[in-house]
Amino acid sequence: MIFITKVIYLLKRLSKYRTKLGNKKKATIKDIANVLNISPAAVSKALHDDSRISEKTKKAVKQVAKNLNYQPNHLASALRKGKSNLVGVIVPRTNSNFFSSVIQNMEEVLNRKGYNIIITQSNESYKKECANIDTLLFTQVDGIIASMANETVDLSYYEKIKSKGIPLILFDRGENDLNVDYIGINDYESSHMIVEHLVNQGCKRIAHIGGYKHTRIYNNRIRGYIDALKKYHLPLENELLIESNLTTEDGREKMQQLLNLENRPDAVYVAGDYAALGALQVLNEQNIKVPHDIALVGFGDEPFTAMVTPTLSSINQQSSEIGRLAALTFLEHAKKDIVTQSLNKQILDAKLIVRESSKKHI
Amino acid sequence: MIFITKVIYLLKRLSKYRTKLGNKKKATIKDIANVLNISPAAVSKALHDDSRISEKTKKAVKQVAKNLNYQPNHLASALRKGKSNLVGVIVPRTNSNFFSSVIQNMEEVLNRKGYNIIITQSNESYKKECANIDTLLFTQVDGIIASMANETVDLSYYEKIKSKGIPLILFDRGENDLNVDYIGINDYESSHMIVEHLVNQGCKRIAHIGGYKHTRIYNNRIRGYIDALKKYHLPLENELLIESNLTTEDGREKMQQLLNLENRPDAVYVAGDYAALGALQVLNEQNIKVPHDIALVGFGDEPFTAMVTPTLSSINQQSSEIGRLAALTFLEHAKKDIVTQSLNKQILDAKLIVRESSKKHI
DNA sequence: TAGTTATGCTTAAACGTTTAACCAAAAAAT
DNA sequence: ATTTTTTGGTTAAACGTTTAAGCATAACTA
Repeated sequence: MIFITKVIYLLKRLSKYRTKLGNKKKATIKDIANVLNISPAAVSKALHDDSRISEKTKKAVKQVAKNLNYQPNHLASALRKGKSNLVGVIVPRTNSNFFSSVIQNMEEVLNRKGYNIIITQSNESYKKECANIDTLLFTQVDGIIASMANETVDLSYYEKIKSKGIPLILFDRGENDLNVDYIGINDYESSHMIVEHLVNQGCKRIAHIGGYKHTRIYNNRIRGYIDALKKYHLPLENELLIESNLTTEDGREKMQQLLNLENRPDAVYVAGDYAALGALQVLNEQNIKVPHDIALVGFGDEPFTAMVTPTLSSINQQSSEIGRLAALTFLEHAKKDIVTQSLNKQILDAKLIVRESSKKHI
Repeated sequence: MIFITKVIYLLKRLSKYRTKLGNKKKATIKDIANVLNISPAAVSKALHDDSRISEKTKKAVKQVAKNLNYQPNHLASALRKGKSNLVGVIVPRTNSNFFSSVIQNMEEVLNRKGYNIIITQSNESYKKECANIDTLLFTQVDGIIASMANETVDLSYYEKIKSKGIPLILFDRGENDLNVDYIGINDYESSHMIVEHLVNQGCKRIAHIGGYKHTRIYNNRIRGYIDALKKYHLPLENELLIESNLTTEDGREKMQQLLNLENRPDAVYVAGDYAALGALQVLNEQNIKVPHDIALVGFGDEPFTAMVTPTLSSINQQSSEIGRLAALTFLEHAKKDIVTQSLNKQILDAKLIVRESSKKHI
């Protein structure tokens, strides 16, 4: 009898609360506490399955929470706990398959551990990148995972992240000098694979449209290209090694530059797929047979490489694995409460995907 | 003299604070207050240029803030003010040029007004979409801008957003029933433009590989296609109207289905570029001349449409404008403190970009 | 000169959680 | 029967801001 009156009493309190809230204000831990006549602290503990709270109370709390449509206020708990459970991501752009795939896999791993990600794009602009860093720091992210813009040479803004004491993890476009964790592929070896493949196809004059030398990954690709040429006793000529921003447009220009040479190359290795596409367009337009007259290899394995005519050989960069590892690396840092940056490099092996554009004999 | 001692005194306090903080803990408003011997409230007001604070104090506060490398704690202010200055974005995927361009423009407008955006991807999955909504609500976003997954038919989760009292704005893939703001293009008219263009090229049997009928935009494209056929007295045959999920793979399949017909079409209008690409691949593989034997038109004006052979005619969806308008619409809602959802549709005119795949006579 | 107003702050409470420290009552141990 | 331990909580402070309300002091007004 007493039990029943109590239940009725509680139901009354509850419905009173519900009408009072009237879908207007969000229910808080305090509201739940009031309904059950216990302290907010007890509610908080109950919701977190604290061992010092009885099963009965936990059940009741969860029931009332559901009824009041309670949603924890993330801001409050983040403020109190000193962490936001947000991870900031900076990429040059999202509309490349590589970056969007990296992000997707990162998100998957991080979501599972209760983290959300804030994605920002630098559009390859250093200024935008700095703004993004400010934005992310302002939002109190618990860490930042980034791939640097092409333009970026000044690292002071990244030092700012480090000095804030939150983990910074770089992928793809990174910098040794920053002394932080890095996940990427073996660019130097990839160049070797490409040159070796082209040599096997019978190519003798291999050109390279590379990225900016000041960017580590492109520098490594260039070094790989040079060393591989040496290895196969091929001529290393200045006119065959061109620096580019690797956009489609610039790919066109640099290809034209190669075609204007007295002594044309019989193969071109382009350090990015978009630029390789530009190169291919120029070759197609001028009826230069690919791969017969000039073989072509790109870098990145963007989906369109399998769509163009002829299909474009390229390097697969293991985007999913990079995303997964970057996320796991962050989680490692997040586990320990003392932030210790370490130059821990995780270098993955890339795969050469041979397609029509470089298959001389079938 | 007194002035100088005071300055020295302050400098001492400051340096004491700096070493105390020692790059360890972040400086707060309270630290600044302590250095200057004023109240935290005064500091807060000074930083916000409150008129009740003297210029002298403001200057001093800002100077000390800079020296201590003070960064406002966004979580605290968000908690206090009851708003996070975060806008949630849900898109089916980011690696399509359309969505990434929408996002980029949205971001630009919102950043200028002090908002940051959290991007989430549904991967066309209803379940992921629901999880994303929960995530965003949990993160206390001030509003959500979304484009729905293909799978989504149940709108209860979106109702959940509305019931939370934060603005919801849909773009591209929206739903009338939700009764919220919507920004998109005129799909019905776009179909008309395409059919008209194909008729002008002399096509007589025009097929349509469309999206799911239950999605409003695809339904509109289908209706536009049907009505345009009527207008030009062309045969409307069931076998020429196919429903698809519009992936590249499905585009291949559905194209093959059309090729298997007794009476093949002489033009195919595909409601999405990726599916159109699949269709093109099948046609190229079987040496069916495009546009001579079969003309082809896609939808979306993805960059690759200008890369493939032959280049693909398509509809430009005004991504930048959509992003801009979605952001502005959110800001409109954010201005007024009372949230009032309205079915305010902003429909933009799309542009048909004619390329090789549908140019029969040049 | 008294009264009013403007200036430039301070005080204190609030936002919603979390958590260390404490405590009463019940259960177990001696 | 007394002490100890366990159970199931409570209290109060804290996280870093913002803001309404209050209050001296200075400056103007009549």
